[in-house]
Amino acid sequence: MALLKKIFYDYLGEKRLKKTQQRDLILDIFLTAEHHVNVDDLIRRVREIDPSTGYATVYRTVNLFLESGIAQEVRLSDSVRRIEPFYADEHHDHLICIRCGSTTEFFSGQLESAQVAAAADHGFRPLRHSLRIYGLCRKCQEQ
Amino acid sequence: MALLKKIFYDYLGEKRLKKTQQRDLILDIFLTAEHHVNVDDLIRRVREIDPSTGYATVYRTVNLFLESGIAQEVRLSDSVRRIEPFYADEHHDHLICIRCGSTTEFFSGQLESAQVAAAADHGFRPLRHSLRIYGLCRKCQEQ
DNA sequence: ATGGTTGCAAACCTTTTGCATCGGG
DNA sequence: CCCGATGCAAAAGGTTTGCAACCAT
Repeated sequence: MALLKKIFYDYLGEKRLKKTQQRDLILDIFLTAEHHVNVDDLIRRVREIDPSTGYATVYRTVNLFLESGIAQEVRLSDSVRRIEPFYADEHHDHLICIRCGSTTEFFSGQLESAQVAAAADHGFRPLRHSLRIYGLCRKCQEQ
Repeated sequence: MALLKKIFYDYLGEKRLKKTQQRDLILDIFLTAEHHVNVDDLIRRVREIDPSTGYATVYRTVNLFLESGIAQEVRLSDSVRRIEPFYADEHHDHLICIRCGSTTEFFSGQLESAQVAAAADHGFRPLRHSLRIYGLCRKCQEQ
């Protein structure tokens, strides 16, 4: 079974919470969704399969995802709340254009190690991170 | 006059918007507030001086701050929206403990230059950034 | 005078909560 | 069986919008 799924079910067990059909379905859809989803999209997809699912259930389940540590909230330039599965080895570095709103994901090994070093300086044990660099993308600089 | 104030008034001029008593007051309070404020605090402080100020006015003005580029939205571990003046030379690097919620601001020259390099690789012109490293603080690791 | 701005209240949207019913362990 | 989970609808934030009066320019 996938790691995040296991973590989630372990969390349910610890807290004496129940494994239900709805939670299974929401979890599966969440984990197979591309990069990040907002709650509304998630609800829409869940309802394609089980139309009787209530908003409250999805919200409650998403909160469990966050509490259990298998998901994290992401907000980019817009103010829409999105949720994404937390894969420890994934990076969350974005270039965000303040003019056109475009976002580019990137990776830099140098940056990653600088982060680990900075955290170590403070006795901090890093688990994940989010870096956003705001500025002007190539196109918007030309205009 | 302070730089951000000038930028804001220039923005108003460009857009044919007006300089009003309320906007002046809200701007002054915003710029002298410590690090970051949420909109509610801002309203409270504005009303200490001018109790007749409406919520809508403060919200509308805060949105102008964001549009004009003199302010940016910040969200840390909680989901409260905060607004802070954008000082270009300020850094926004935080270590956020996922257990106790404590946040520590830090600075790393190595990190700053790695960011500039990464942006340059994408033809991106960086203006400001926000880095959050989530993990366990020293105290919470010991527990 | 013109057209943007304000305060108020109502509308909106997203998220949470109360409650009776349902269903997992 | 027990107690947590669900669906519904209502409530609760936080933010925006419509409107008539107001006030910079």
